Amino acid sequence: MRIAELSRRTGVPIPTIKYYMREGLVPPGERTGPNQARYGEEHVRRLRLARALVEVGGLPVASARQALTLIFSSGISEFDVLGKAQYALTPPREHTEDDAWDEAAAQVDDLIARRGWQVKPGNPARRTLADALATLRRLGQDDYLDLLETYAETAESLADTEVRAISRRGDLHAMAEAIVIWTALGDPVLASLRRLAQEARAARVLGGTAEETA
Amino acid sequence: MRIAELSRRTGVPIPTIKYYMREGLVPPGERTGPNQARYGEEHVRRLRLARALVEVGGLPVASARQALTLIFSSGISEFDVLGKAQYALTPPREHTEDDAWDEAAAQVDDLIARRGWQVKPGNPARRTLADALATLRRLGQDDYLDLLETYAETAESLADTEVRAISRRGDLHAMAEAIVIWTALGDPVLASLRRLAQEARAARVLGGTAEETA
DNA sequence: TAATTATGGATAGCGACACTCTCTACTATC
DNA sequence: GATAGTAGAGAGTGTCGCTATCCATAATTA
Repeated sequence: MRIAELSRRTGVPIPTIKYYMREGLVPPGERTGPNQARYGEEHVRRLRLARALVEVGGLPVASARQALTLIFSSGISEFDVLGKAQYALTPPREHTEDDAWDEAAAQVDDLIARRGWQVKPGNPARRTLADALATLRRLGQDDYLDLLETYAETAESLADTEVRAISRRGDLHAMAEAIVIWTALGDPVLASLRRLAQEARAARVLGGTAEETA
Repeated sequence: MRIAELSRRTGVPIPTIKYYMREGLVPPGERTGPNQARYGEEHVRRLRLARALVEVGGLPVASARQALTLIFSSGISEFDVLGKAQYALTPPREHTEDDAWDEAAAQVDDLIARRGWQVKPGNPARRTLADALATLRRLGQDDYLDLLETYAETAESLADTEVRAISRRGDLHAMAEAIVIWTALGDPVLASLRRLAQEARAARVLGGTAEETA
């Protein structure tokens, strides 16, 4: 298949495909001449995946490349595919380390220990969480921090279901792909569901009706 | 207080404060001369909040403005503050309506009906969710869509806790503020916790150890 | 009081990012 | 043989979130 068909089948414009190839999200095609190359089904899948991570998952192109490289590389072990996926899918943030941040970081460590979670010290989610909790402190929302326990419990049961579902896939490659997809797209899914559930719950508790169109 | 102190107390650089004022995230100070103005505690709070929404919550400046305007406007009723907050906090996305999208939208409607949720037809989370589910379909991950039930259940219990916690705040203004903060910052908190829990669970199920530093 | 520094407001510029356009030397197809 | 498509590379574009500069004026300091 040539680039026009690749574009047609994925819905990605040709210039964008070329850009993604330059950025390494998609490998070059198999060369058949000075200005000719052939693309296969793997290109289609990989391009679709790239698009999903960037558009729906909201990942920076560089992070998407890392994740795609991970999936389509041979020689990964199932023991570190998840960790590596999380590294790739958590774009770096810069933060301010002040008192509130130190307290928040301690709170994160405490939570992880209390739940008996085994988490590598380098997991970037630690830092992201500490950032968010520190911000909540600075905004004077620390009286709500007991909600954190509920959040953690929720996350735990969710992760349990997810990991079990993923580990049922025998093929390591399919597993890696599913991990990346569900880690990246699970966030917006969960966020949307939370908003929908919030509105439904609020309608009940606060007595609002669902008729108003805001 | 003048702008230098405002900057010092919030940690936001003066040029950025000026930019935020231009963009309407923070109102102008009380004028006392041709080139003098006075700022108060509300400016401090509002600026801190703006910073949190943009930096940690990752909101576009325009969305943050909407949310802040909502919080600091008088004359909101508790019946629609949540709806309006959700509108403000869900940045618009463009999407492709194809077969997969139609199916996904139907799936969303079905889920909402099945759960007995009362959700306004215009809630932007409906569309975001349909987008994500359609993408999962296009990626051939629809065999995992039964996970959606778990996600929904999770979201429901979470929303329940959140709405009860928020409604305990008597003051309407404090309620509106808490809703905006927790809607925006809850997403990264939840996402981080999910990643941490995933790693912990994966270590157990897949037998990996937590010693490797990836 | 004179020099320095700060202020509010407006306009312009900057760097990152994700494309998008253009060009060239070819190749395929009608 | 004319037209359209192709790979690859470089430059250009639009948006976003700041950041720098400038000006007239006000406050602070020597």
